[in-house]
Amino acid sequence: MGRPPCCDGNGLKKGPWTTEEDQKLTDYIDKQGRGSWRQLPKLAGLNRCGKSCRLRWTNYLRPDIKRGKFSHEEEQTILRLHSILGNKWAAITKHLPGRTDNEIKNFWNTHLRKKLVQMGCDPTTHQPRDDLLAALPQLIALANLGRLVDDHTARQLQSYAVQAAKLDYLKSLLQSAATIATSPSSSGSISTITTDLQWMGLLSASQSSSLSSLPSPRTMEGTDYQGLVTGQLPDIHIPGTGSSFFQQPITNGSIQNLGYTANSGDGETSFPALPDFSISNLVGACGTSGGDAEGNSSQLPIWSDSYFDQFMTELA
DNA sequence: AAGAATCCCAACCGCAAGTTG
DNA sequence: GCAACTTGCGGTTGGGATTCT
Repeated sequence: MGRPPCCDGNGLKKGPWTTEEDQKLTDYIDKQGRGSWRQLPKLAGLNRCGKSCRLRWTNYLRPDIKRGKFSHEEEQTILRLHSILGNKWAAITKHLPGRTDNEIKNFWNTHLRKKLVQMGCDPTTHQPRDDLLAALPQLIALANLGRLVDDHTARQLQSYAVQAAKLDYLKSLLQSAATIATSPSSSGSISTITTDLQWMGLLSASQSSSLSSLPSPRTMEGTDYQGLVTGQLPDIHIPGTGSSFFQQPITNGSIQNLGYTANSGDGETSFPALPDFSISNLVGACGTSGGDAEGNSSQLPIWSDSYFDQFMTELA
């Protein structure tokens, strides 16, 4: 059964608030303070339920509410906090003075969620979509078996597979790092990860030390997420090339230590250059959209729908 | 120009936790 | 300890505004 809705059957008004109602509510709270929301409508002369008054006040009339578009910084903060807290809008709101949970929730549902999806990330986990990675070996096997594609396309597929393997491997390294970071007993193991990355030529010594200073589990346990919110992992770039790891061209030879073999045969392949893809993008939340507030993002189209579409088009 | 489709956000609903008597 | 009441939270919806065809 449960308690009946507070506005039902009382002849109380619902729906959009008029300016007179807003004025009555504001005047009353200015003079008397908030007090009991239950009693407030009667005392303020409003034909509304207390709940409706509370929502109107907290989401719209409160004097300290910041109006207008979300700044790029606010957007970044929401993305990072959401990757940590999930849909805990009230908790996220505490880090954005002047914004309401309703406003942040709406902004997430109408903008940021779509943005993550477009970036090829799962909006719940903020991780790159595994389904696309998982499908690649089958696609490649299909292409090789059926001889449905020409050599050029086959090489492209192999190249994609290597890229996928790299991403997969890097992801596993990062997951290891994350596990270590949250396990107080394994503090020494982070060096193994950084050594591995260095061995792959992905991390300079200075970047290694930066990686080693990831937020400690103790910081995570407390209420202060600031270290993580503002923290930035180092970008991974190929030394001396000016390009990132995932832009590294696939050339002659094979890469077997990654679990895939890619023989590109006659030199450099011509698959579409993958965009800049840094470790900070991957960890910070597939989570951290680059680009500007207008949505001119510069990040992570890797495995995005359009990228996958292009891939499938070429396969076809 | 007009109708359809989509976007956006204020407001609602129901549940759960906290408080009070 | 318990029931009634209050408040806060997160998910969802309705409808106006905007964009597309």
